[in-house]
Amino acid sequence: MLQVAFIKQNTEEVKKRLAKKHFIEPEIVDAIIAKDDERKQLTFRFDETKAKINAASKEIGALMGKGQKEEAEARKKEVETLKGELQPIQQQLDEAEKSLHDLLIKLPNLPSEQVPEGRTPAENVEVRTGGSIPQLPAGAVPHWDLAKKYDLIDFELGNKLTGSGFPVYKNKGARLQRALIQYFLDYNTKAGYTEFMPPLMVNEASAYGTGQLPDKEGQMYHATADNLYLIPTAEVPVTNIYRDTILKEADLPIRMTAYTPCFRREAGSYGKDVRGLNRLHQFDKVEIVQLVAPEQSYDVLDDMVAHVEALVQSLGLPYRILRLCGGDMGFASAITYDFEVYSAAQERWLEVSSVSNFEAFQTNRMKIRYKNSEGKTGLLHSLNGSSLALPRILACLLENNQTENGILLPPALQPYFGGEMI
RNA sequence: GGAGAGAUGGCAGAGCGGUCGAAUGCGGCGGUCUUGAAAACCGUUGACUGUUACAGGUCCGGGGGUUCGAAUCCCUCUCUCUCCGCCA
Repeated sequence: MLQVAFIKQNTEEVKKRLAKKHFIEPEIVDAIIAKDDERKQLTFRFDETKAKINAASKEIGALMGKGQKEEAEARKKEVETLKGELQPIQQQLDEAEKSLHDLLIKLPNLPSEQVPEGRTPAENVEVRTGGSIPQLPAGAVPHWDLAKKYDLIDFELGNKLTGSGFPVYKNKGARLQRALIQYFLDYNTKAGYTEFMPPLMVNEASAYGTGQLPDKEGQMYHATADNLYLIPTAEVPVTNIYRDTILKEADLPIRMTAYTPCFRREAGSYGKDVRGLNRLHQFDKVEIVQLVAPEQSYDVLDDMVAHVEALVQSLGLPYRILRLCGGDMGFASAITYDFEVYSAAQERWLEVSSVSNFEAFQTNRMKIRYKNSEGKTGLLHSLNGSSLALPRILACLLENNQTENGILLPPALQPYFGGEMI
């Protein structure tokens, strides 16, 4: 959520930057300013009237104490009149505050200057590439065939137990999942991230805090009997750990990592996008989250990108890093880098990580603040990224490393897996 | 699931319907003392809104009510704890 004060002071700039994100209702900006002015005026009138009531009530107490009953009664009448005046003001004020809030949550975050212009994924900008695309042996097959050949994943069984998009990992497939999770978490904790195992269901307040509610409600599985949501990413519970807290500057940066399964309804997806491991309703992911002082967030973003990049490199997978264009970015993000690895048998790039700086957009919703050295409180910046999402990594590992004798795992993974080959 | 108790500042823990944004202790911060530190002592220490600055306003789990006036009384929701039941 953007801050009203900023919108008021930089109105034209806000509109310009919203346009870069292809936000189509710039008149909301003006509506926000008008509504905030109204709110301010009402607040003033409310405070003024309330002050009179408070003063009179106080006097009544004193008069009663002195036994001046008639005086007190007169004051009571006065208060009654004032309360009559206050009532409609309060009602208008409540309404103004509510509609201001409703308008504010419609605005997406502003894209940072570095974000390229563009509307579709085709306009994303390639920042770097690494690794080399392997020459697959004759008769190479996509990962869903390899999964069957080596008995690693049973998609049909998942269909039986739950439905499509819920695969069952087995044998060395299950073991490899476990190895990847352990490897990723170790890699993150070695870099100074504190490990968490958060709940996999969250309440409304948490889902609202990171921006899943109210707009992306359809993306989450909702357990209506208890009004809880299955998390679509560890970002939700992990970032909310610090909801409504004021941190000391000395405690910063906050660096957290967590492995969780992620649950996404993915309504409307179809075709080759959902084949095999490409897009699932339940998948595993290790996430990194940071809360940092505003002036540091862009340096930290670079750190996080480098951190994820080194992890991808250690797996020996060909990758590219994209800076997303304004139209392809998420609602809450100020800038996003996507990591894609090359799936050699499918001959396509698959997204495995998305590293974003949200600036103060999430922290404003969650009221995650810090006290600086001068004792002033301000909003922190939040950032997060996947490090990494498992299924597509697994898909690429299988496809790109297939040999006639089996699948050769990258050296970094071998000690975790307890072997070289599948 | 059944019965009972509770929710107050970073934590612990007081709080008669009026002078309570809230005692006290711990913690934090500043100072005195000390070569330095500890101890001791002194001072200070909530958030939001608003103002040039004051003043003013809001907040004692959420929402509603009673009252001239509510942290204090009533209703309701949520959550926590204890006991019983069930159970990985």
